[in-house]
Amino acid sequence: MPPRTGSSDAPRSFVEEARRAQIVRCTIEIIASLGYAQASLATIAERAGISKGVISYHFAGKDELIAQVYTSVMTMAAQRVLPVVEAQPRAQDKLRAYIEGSLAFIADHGPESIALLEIWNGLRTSAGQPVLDARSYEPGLEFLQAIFRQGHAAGEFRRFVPRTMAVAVRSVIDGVLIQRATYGADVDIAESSREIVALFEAATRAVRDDATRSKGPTRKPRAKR
Amino acid sequence: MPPRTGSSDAPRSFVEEARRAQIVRCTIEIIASLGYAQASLATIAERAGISKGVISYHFAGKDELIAQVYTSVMTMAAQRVLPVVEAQPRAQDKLRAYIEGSLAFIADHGPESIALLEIWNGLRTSAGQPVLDARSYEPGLEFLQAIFRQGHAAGEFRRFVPRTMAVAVRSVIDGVLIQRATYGADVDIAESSREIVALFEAATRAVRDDATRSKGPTRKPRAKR
Amino acid sequence: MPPRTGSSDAPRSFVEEARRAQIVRCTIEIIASLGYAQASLATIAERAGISKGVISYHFAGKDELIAQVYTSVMTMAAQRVLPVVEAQPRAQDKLRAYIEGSLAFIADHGPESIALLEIWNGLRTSAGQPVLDARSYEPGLEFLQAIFRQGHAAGEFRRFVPRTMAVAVRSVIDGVLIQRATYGADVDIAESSREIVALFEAATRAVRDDATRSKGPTRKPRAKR
Amino acid sequence: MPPRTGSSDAPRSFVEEARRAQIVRCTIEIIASLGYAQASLATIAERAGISKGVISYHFAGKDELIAQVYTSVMTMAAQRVLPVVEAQPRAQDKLRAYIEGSLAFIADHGPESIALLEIWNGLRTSAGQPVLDARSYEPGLEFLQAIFRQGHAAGEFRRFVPRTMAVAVRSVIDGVLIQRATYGADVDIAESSREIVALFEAATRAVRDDATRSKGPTRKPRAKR
DNA sequence: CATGAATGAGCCTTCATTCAT
DNA sequence: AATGAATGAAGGCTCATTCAT
Repeated sequence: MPPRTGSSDAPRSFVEEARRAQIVRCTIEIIASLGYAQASLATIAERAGISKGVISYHFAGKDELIAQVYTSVMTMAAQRVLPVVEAQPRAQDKLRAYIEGSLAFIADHGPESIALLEIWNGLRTSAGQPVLDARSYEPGLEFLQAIFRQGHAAGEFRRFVPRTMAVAVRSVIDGVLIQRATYGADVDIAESSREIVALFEAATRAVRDDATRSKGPTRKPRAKR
Repeated sequence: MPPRTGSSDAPRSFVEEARRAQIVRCTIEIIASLGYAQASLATIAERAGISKGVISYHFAGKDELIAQVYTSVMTMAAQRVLPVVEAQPRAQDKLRAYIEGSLAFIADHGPESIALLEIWNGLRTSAGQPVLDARSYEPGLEFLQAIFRQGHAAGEFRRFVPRTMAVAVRSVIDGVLIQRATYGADVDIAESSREIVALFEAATRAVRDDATRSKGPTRKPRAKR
Repeated sequence: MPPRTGSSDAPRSFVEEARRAQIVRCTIEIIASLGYAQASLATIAERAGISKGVISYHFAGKDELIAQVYTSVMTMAAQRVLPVVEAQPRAQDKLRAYIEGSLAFIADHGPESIALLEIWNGLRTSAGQPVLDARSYEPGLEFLQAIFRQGHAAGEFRRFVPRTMAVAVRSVIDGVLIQRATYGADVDIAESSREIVALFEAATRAVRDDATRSKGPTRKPRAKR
Repeated sequence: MPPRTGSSDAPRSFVEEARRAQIVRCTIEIIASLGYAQASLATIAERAGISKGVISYHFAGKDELIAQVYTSVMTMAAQRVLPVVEAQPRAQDKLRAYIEGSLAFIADHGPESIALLEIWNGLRTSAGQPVLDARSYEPGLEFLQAIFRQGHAAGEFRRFVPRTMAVAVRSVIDGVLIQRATYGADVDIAESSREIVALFEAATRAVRDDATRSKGPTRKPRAKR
């Protein structure tokens, strides 16, 4: 009797949960070190020291395994980042906490972060379309946009399109991750964190001096593309 | 006998050049629409309406085909962006030209841009390591860093780590590309371009008020990588 | 996950050993009946009544399969021939035992013998060079040369170049094998055995006339190869 | 209009004959250096500096090309060996001339000899059966058997089965060729020639002492094949 | 629960052959 | 007389999946 495939209602046994967790952990390591495309069930099973069939036994298929990895890492990241962010009252501080928290997570959980990126990049439907739920940064982007809206309402930020800024913040964080994945420990994440916090503070700060404001950047949308 | 495999000196015939171009074009389309992993020779051949063997006839192998796609798109992008950037004397204007040019290329050559990104993400050595020459943004990053160094020397920019800022600029541009790839025409690239230009103008502008300056972020400009 | 690819230490299961043996057996039959070049995995699998993938599952690749066939048959032949030869004290008798044993093996294990010959003839490196370890008869030739050297030392044999005589003996045995492969049961191996024993007895026997004898049998023992 | 494919009656033009000869020559070289299995039309055409299609134009197919190579080399060898052999009145001298001539041909026409061997070994019908006309040594064997029968009739030779001895002679000659193909110039063919002549002189010589004769090996000379 | 075994589709590549020019 | 171009079958191999035990 194959164990639950999504819809079943019986709770998973303790042993089974442990196995699933172990498999997920190995999958993360493999994806991080070899890349999504090389993460075959055979490779994962070998790394985990188990038979290939076990994976199929505990997961409906490779898709469910990858989804589990995705969910698992996303949850870890959210637990690491969200509480700290929401503890800040001011939007500017929330933004800083978001950046610092995200990069700290990358520093502390390199393989998990890289796996996430690989899944975003590699996961496709059978028709070739990116799997939206996984691919899109929607939850993260929405969260950032909320911060920006709060900051706009409070006058903490200069005027800008929240979504574009949200995309920018996420992209830069992911960019650091890619650097880290490519060059390893040569990339100083603490330094990057300080730099990027400064970058977005400067980029979002409401202009103090109204004189400067007159040539403010988002005033007259430049016609030229 | 597959025509030219590297060492031959004879020029390619007109017909062959046309076929190669056609195959490269179809490969770009396939990669852009289905992803790098799904871009098998069979799929490409089907899209091109030719037999699988034709690809092997015109290219030494899949590797050469992908390399050709990469080179071809990189060249297009460079020709679109570099001249405009270098025509600007001031670093601040160069940066704007770089962002505007890159995003304009994305707007005009969506499939090509996406294919490039997919190749960067997907190309691995057999050992699973990313292929550095392709994977790294090094040429682009170096170009941006040169702009930032010029701007620093001229006092146009506030102090920051050039490499981190370069990574940030490239990441944000790629982030817009991903949005475009995911949501298509719903993403207004012209607007994004204006926003991102403003973002980095604000992020790099030399601070007038020296008070802020005192806690200047970039202590030790570190060696690349 | 393909079971054991060289480095693993776990013993093979009974079932797996049986499958490997079955596949090796079918490979021998195919090579013997269709030739080395026609022995594709598809053909072998079809003959074995299994799917092509099974072979890849049990063997690292075609190379390992062929190597296994080679080793397996060589071992059989050696076990059949060597003990009988070494039981003989005199070189002349050793030679006869070698010829009789080799031809008896051919008579009893036709397909295996033919497969061996096909592998010797067909196995090439990718550059087209014969694979020496397999191609060369070196082990067998060395064994024969040792017999001849013993016979020379004991004065049992007339003077001749041991290596050339060794090549001759092996060649004639292989020649009978080819006849057998070509004409099947029409070739009377027992008769051939008697004839060839007589042939080489006459060819190697020390000349009665001791005058010739005085100048010792092996003038210039030439470097092997 | 494709040129003759076997049955046509029009004579071949001079140019066409030259092309065919050139292609045959290159095929011999390729087979000798890379082996039969690696001798693809592409390789041959490349070596010949012509387009692959030319071969198909001048030959009905690969089979006809190989057959042509075979015929061509066999003719060369026959012209080299047969006249010298037939000039000898005595069987013993004919045998020596045959061996010396054959080995001299090998020494002088290494590639051709190796190609012949490769074709014998590699050429199969589509059903996998060896192509008899090519594979069998029949013409050569028959020729040798005739010599032996003459020698038997004249009492020059001891009693033995002509066919077996013929197989032995051919096999040993081919064995030297294989050594030459494997080890190149390290193999001293002149020495081998002397040794092998001596070998078969000793092996075939009529026994002086009739006492030994009484247990003569060949009781019943059996029907060929 | 877990496994070893087997499958079949798909991948990239090579090759003899065909054909319009 | 020759060629460049294209084809389609087959080759070895990998992989997610299934299944009896």
